[in-house]
Amino acid sequence: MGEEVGEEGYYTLSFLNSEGVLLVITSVLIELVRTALQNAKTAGELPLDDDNFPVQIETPRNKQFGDYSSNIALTLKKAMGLNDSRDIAQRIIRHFPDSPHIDHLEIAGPGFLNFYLKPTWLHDAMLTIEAQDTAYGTNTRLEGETILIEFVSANPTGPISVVNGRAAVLGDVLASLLATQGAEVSREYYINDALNSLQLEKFANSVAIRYAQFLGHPVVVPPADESSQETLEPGTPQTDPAKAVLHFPKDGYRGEYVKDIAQSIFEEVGTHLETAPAEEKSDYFRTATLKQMIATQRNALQAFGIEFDTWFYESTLYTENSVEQTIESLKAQEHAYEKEGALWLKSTEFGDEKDRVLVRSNEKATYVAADIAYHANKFQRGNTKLINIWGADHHGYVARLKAGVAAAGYNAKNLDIILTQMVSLVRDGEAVIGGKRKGNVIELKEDLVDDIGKDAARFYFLLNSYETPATVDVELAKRQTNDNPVYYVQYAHARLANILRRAEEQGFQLQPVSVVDRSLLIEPSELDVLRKLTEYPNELTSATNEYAPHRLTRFAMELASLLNGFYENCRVLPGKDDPVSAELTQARLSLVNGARIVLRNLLNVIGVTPVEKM
RNA sequence: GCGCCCGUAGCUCAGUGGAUUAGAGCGAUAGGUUGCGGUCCUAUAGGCCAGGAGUUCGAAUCUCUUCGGGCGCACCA
Repeated sequence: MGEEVGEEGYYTLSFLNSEGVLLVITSVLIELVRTALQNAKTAGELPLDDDNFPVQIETPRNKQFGDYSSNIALTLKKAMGLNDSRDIAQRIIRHFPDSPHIDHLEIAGPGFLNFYLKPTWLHDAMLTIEAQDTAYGTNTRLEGETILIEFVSANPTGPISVVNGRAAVLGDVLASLLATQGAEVSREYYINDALNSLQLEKFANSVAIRYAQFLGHPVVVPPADESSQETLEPGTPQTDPAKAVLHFPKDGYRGEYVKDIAQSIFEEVGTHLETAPAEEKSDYFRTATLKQMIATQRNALQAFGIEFDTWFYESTLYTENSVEQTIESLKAQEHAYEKEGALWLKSTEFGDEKDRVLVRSNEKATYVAADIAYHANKFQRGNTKLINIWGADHHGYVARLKAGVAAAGYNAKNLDIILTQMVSLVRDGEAVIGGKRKGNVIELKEDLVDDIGKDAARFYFLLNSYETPATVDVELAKRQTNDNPVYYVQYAHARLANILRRAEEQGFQLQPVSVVDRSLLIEPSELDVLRKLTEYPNELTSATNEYAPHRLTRFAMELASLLNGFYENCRVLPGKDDPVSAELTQARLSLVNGARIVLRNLLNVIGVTPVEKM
């Protein structure tokens, strides 16, 4: 499946040869192997019955096995029923065509073909990097795709929590990754502000009571759990004896942020709402609370480096009759039926395990009905692909929504739902059972980003795959700030920038790669860096295909490590006791510049600042 | 009970289109380096890849099974 793989962009190392022709190294190798197979067949040494036998080229994890390797002899042995794969490899080598790129070939282990390339192909890669600069690593294979990625979408009843942090960076970086592959991408946040949501009502009510407290009402707060007591809180700034004692609801929202919202409402309208009619009052609290909460959420996400293109209000699905229309159309298509006073979707016909209620017997639409309308709306806006990021606790909902989307006439395959495994919170080793109602939300911005900065916070979340359950100890994360590999990576970038600055001070102009003597770069640590730089475009593609942004942080750490090795072994600028020829300095400056480009591009994709100085 | 996810070094985790000797960071131990910025480098120790069975020339990776942990099974959102 070698070539198909290549076409999908998995192994597409590309570079320019000295004539400026774009070459894809693995395709070159595949062709060479293929030619060798043909030659061997013609010579009667291989009974090959399939001229398009798949050739796989891979990068061995251990450098001693060459720059690339192929298991072709092993797969041939299996397919042809031969018995000695080392012997097959022998025959392939005997008929291997000459190539300017290949230094030599070796047979290893059970019959692996290891390719050792000449360093010239790495030298030439610097031409590509220089020419493409900010575009190096990107491609256009997703051109024509319009992708909407919806993530975070936390209920507007509390601040963005540290738990949301993981999905937040994941979605943001995924969007950037898809853009590097040529797709048009937008980031969307869904606001669950539906009027039939009791949550919002309760939330606004909690704010209203806290507001009254600012007017001097004392408030009785019921015990939060079995271990705590009922408390009587005085009015603010003091209790007004003429004002009635209010009771905070048992299932009210207890967080400090509720008081903050109440306070800002108080500062805005003063005592005005005290005497307002009940209806006006509740309307005011509902809208003001929602507005404030969303502003707070947006602010926290911005501090985390995330900007959404669209904030989509669930309520508009009702005000614009989308929900109603969706339901009507499902009925018209006979994908819904009445039973026990409710309207049911025949979701089992679309892969769900049971049918679902669309309209309750009290005539209110269910959440899934609105969600189907919402996703239909996303498609109607011209998006060719939808990506949702949800917590793993929603996995039971996936089949339901997909069935609904399919019933509404859209291809559920164009809706990808990524489930991130759970993030559990720990504070100094103690589990935090958090919740907005309990009021012990650990906030993304205030409890983490404000302390360690968005770069460290983002990198921290990007270290691991979203498929692994994670435990976040905020206190530990803060204490370990200096151990965060983000600084190691940023430092490497600052160092590169510094060398280029110093070079200029010493009168070295950065020259075009085409005129420097690249053949001077032969040290292993130089070639290691260059090899890594050539892998960057592949890495972007793989990270995109696998929805795996954490590959980039790993890649960055590896590149930074190779750069430190290079720095240790190879002086770029001449020093007092370290003479370096001007030609070598120029060649190494080209390498430094290429590394700078790649590291900077990568950091931009993950939304971490490529600092020039630290 | 049914379904999904996870179990890899002391800790946090990569690796799961099968393939040559399973990796990184932190921590530990022993060295180096006063620098083109020490937020550095090198080396060593540490793993029956949760247990078992199977497929395969070859399994951390695929299949089955056991154990342990998480999550989900609404006319809630």
